[in-house]
Amino acid sequence: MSTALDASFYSRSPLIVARDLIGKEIVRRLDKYGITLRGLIVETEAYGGSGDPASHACRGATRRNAVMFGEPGRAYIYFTYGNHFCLNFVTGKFRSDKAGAVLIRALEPTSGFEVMQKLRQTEEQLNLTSGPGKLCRALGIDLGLSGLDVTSAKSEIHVRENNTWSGSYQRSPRIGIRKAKEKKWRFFASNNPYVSRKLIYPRIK
DNA sequence: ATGAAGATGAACT
DNA sequence: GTTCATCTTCATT
Repeated sequence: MSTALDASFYSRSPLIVARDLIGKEIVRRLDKYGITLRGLIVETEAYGGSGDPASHACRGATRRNAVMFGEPGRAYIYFTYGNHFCLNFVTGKFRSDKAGAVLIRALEPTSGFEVMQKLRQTEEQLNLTSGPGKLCRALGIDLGLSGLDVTSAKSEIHVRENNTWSGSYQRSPRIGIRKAKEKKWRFFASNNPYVSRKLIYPRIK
């Protein structure tokens, strides 16, 4: 029996998957350090396809976003702002869209602190994984892992059920986008210090 | 060939 | 609160 969330979990609307991932445990096996890093997912965002102007997939498939148009349960990883990687899981589709994914925006670290501190070059617990770029660096995630099947516990990245989670979640507009700011497609754990922004409603200009 | 924007983070004032 | 380093990807010329 496998403990990893499987394809049936990911093969739903990105909105449902984004909500249901809150409180789950992400597992990152790092063979290079002979250690496994773990953290609870405390912040996510849902992205669609042609119907979502904020999504990388809004203008159809390109080489960069091709994974988003493929099978649910794969990792979609991209590089941005000249510095950072961001981790997504490919999901099923929202309405008539042909692509969907959930961005992992923040984690609450639960094991592997020392390696995360080394990779992030900071000791500060709250600063280790409290952002999409930060958590990729803390978990040693880069473009080489894009397209990885995450539906097996054998995978070096996968997500597990967490029956000890008893928290609630809130919703807000997504962070850092220019378009579709009205959609409340960001989900985050209530009162959790590891979420990337403290405001429920980010400033709208 | 070229340019602009970007699902960020860090360092500022 | 603000600025800006950094560079890939894609759309346009």
